[in-house]
Amino acid sequence: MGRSPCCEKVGLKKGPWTAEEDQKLIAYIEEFGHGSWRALPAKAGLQRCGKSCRLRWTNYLRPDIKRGKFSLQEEQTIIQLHALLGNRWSAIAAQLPRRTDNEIKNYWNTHLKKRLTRMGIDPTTHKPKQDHSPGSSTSQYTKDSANLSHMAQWESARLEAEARLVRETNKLKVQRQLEFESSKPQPPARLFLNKITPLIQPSLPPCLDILKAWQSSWSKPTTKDDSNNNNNKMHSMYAMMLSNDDLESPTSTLNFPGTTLLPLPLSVPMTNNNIEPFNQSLLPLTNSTNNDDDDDDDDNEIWKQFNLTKHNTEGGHGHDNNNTMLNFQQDDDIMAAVEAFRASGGFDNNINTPPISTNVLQVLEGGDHQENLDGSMICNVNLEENKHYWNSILGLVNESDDMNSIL
DNA sequence: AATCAGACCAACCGCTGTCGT
DNA sequence: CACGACAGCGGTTGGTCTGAT
Repeated sequence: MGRSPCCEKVGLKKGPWTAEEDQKLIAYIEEFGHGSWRALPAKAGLQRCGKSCRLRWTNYLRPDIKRGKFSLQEEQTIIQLHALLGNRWSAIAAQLPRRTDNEIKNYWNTHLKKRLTRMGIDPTTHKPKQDHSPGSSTSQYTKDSANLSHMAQWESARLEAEARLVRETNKLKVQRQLEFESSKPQPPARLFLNKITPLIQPSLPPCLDILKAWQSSWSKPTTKDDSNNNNNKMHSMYAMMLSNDDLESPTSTLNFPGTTLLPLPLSVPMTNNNIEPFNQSLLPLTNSTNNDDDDDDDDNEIWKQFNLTKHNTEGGHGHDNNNTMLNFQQDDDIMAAVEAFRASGGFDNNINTPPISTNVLQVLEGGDHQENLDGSMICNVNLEENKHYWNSILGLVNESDDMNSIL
């Protein structure tokens, strides 16, 4: 259908905003709210189109925006989510409090993408670049993995649609659940960040439903006997990449011998010094950085409980501990989506990690270790990494769930 | 000091999805 | 159902900054 321009272009200013224009926009929105963006410029005395005003406000002037350098944790989050979601910047931004999609997109294009490329990783597929010649021993694998990855994208999109549909039908049920949640004592300071950024987390992004559902479909329990399960070196790849010398973060020169991420934001007690729990969850373990809550026993116990819980179709809280704040509750709609996904065939049940992991693994030199660029060795403990990798992703998802539960 | 190239990022463009009529 | 208005999203552009020569 034909479409009229968003606004009358003639006579409207374009280009960089002046301080005066900013002040006008801020003053108007603070007093009246933005209301209709189309009508705002005239009311605010600005010679701009509404779209321009909206962009200026959402990407720059909004008071809850965090500017400046991205932390290592933020970088990791972006990369991990990009591996799963692709260029869905708004969905990625939803998991990075106070960052805008535009900023993340710019940062990806100017920093992370290049860094991945330098590391020999295709920033689009998150797979190592390799020989694609017909005679290449990896060509068939590449073809298969590409197909699998493609299928995963389609399945992801379809699953998202299903989850959305189920969510609609369960709206009343969810409402009751939220009311029940709100009647319970509120967890402590872990929610601090939510309170200061209510506007940027209005709802759980559908894509995260998919992550959760997807993870459920992949992560049936594994055993340490799965020595052939070589599916989890992606995590090491990213750890290797993030530990590259040119990393801009202050921690860039650190190596991550175990390439282990703290398991769960859920296992990180919230304190006044820890206002970004999910970021904390992605901190790499180093010799100089340790966390008392991160010993293997706790980790294993959490993972064990998670597996027990996620196979319980009734959901429920796996932990009711104020320190761990472990919320294992699976939204009913997600579980329904998972069931629908599985019923429709889903992925091969014999595969217990996502394509993005399997893709990387088989092209890396075999064995349980790989060499870092600086010669240090990265230990690939498959089971543990699988666990940690998905824990970090799930941590984001659960974090988002919790945010929604208090809004 | 001047010039140039590359990096950075705010802003724009055009498309899509949603909602109201 | 068709249509228009609008908000949101992702890709792209172009102005500015910065460092190298």
